[in-house]
Amino acid sequence: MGAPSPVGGATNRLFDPLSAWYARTARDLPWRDAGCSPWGVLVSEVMLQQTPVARVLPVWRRWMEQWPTPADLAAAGPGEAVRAWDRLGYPRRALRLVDAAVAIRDLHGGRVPAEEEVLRSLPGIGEYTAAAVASFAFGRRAVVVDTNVRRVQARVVTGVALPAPSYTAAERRLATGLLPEDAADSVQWNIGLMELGALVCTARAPRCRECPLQAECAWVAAGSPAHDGPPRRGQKWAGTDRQARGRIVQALREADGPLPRAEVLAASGAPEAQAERCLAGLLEDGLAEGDDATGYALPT
DNA sequence: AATCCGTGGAC
DNA sequence: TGTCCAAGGAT
Repeated sequence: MGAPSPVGGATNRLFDPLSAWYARTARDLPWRDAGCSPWGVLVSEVMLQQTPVARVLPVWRRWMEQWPTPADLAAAGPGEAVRAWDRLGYPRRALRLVDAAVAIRDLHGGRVPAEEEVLRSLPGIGEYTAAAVASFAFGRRAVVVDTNVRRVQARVVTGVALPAPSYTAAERRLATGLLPEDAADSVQWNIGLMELGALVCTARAPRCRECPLQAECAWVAAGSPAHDGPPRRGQKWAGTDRQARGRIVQALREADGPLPRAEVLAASGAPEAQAERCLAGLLEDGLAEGDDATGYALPT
């Protein structure tokens, strides 16, 4: 690759060791293959939203075999997609991916758009995913900031253990200033930071001894101080609507045909009022359909 | 801006 | 064992 030619001085010092480390260490993931289509990249990015790589891999492979193009998925029913989504979690992502495929087919000639603004208009594609697809699928210069990039930036540049609870304008500004000017370099930078955050600069027990940026890391230089700030509130799980909804969708996914209302409510494992609320919510979201007469099932 | 939305592995 | 958290998005 060519010279980094970044605007900021920090990137000058970080780019080469990061690139060398990536070339040596990066995982061989199918959506990183040169032959992977932009659609394959887009599907991977949506599946990877809040879901670990190891769980995405087998589902992505089946998905791409079944629906190798946006038009293939656009022709499928949402229920098929939710079933193929399996246990990745947040199954509304599967519905939005179908909607995105329909938009790509009907509004964009069946091809995944390369421009961030156009990608952003697709259902389920937000700031991160639009930038990631533009960068990784099309080699565009885009500011890609995910949880890994935020954490690496926080440590290496800002010198704190963890980033703020939610993505801030200051973080976006910092990432924008760090991004190499050259498009090809910017892609390397983005993927390198993400991989470093995933494999070395991890949330819990960072492997600083293996880090190619250790010598340049502001957090290490400061003595790796513990997180200073409001304790991060862990999300509750037991007894929540999310748990009950998950159980209902799981029951619908595994069922051969429509389930009676009573069976759906029982599957939720929740008190009746909560179970009713969750079923209503799933119907509203399009993750279930039916009525008391026909029974309830995944959408057709 | 804060909350909601699944799932399961790691520790 | 319970807590943490993983390539976020929508409202």
